[in-house]
Amino acid sequence: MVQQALEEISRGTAEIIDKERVEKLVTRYYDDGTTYTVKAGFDPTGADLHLGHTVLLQKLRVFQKHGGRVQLLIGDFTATIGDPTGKSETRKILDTDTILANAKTYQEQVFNILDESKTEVVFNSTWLNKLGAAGMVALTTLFNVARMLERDDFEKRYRAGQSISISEFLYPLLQGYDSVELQSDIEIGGTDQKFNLLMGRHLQRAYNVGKEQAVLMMPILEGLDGVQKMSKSLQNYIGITEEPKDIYAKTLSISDELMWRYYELLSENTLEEIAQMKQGVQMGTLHPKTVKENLALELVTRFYNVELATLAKEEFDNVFKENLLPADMNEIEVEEGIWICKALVDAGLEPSTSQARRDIKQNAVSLNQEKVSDDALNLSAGEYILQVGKRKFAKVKVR
RNA sequence: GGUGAGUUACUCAAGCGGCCAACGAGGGCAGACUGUAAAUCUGCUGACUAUGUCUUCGAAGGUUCGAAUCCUUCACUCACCA
Repeated sequence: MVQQALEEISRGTAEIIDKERVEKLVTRYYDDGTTYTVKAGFDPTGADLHLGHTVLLQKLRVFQKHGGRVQLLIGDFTATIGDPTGKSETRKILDTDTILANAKTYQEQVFNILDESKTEVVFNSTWLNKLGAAGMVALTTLFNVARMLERDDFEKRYRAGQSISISEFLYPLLQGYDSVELQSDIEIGGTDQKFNLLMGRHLQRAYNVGKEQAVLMMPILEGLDGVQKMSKSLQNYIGITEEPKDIYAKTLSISDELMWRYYELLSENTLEEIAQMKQGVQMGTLHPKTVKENLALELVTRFYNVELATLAKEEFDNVFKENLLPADMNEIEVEEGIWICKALVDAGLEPSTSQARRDIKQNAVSLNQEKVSDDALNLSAGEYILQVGKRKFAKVKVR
């Protein structure tokens, strides 16, 4: 039992620091039911969660199954500083209202995955506001600039002569201090958080908390492009609140290679099952498309349910396999004689009439399933289906 | 504070008086091929009912028949020195 739990916990992890401690905690839980705490911090800078976040959340869920109590830390205070991780320039500072609003939407979405009864949501402003100048200064004495500059991104920026604000030095310190305050047993985060996560250990020792948190790091999930990390600003993400059909379609659009990565980090399948599928595909007994469909179904099911997942698949197959029209399209009404390019823009299929013209010239536009070749066409009264490319449809009523 | 370099479209990056809506690369979009995959090949990639017009090359002025290109001021970034 313990063995299995540990396997589930270490699955997909990039690195575990102080693995023995994790083993000890889990073993003790199965011996006498003693629980332990697992901390994970979220920066309420963006409001919507995407699959990248769920990698961590799912890992937390696994801990919850095996005696972990989750400390879901909303970094409302630290968000006012801005985590410098991975940034090549100083971050913008958010205002309090936005942060609070974001934190709220976060919480609503998080319990799609986490067990609410085993989760404690905490805000670090609770204790950081109280810390005061004196406490702050005391905190800064526990670390030195030389070591701070060892951190990758700081080092690069320092060498490149780019600005590093003093407040950015405080970020890791404060994140580490959170662990002191929460007396966390384990903290999990992405590999890019290593420095900050280790700071928690350092500070717990410095403050004589009586334990040093184990650190578990998850790999960073690549976005739809398969190269850069999934993030909202790069527009390569699948949001967990997106429509079933969008989640389904986006999942199918990832590359075969990336699909395995998603399987490993996101699916419930065991590693053996995944290895088997991989082999099947290699030997040609299993079509990669099928494997991908299953992944897409699993994801939609997780955030909605099986029925909607099946519907999403049917819808998708209709449109792209059978070449049928999607069931629900954006619908607009326009005046008679409208220029087709204008109609395309009005329907939201094209950003400008110029772009519409170009697409028509390239045979990318269809009217009632037939390619349009005349970019000066005007629509007479009636109902039309407009299509741009393979995936953009709209219904147009011309009066 | 001093000296020098720079600021070009989504990003990087050419252009240094007319041939510039601006080379090239990446990205994006579309077409072919497919499994709405990858790879590959091709086209497009400021706006406008459009062989023309308008707005764009950090900001504002100026020189000129004509400026992304020259001059002035301002803002910002970087480098070296203090």
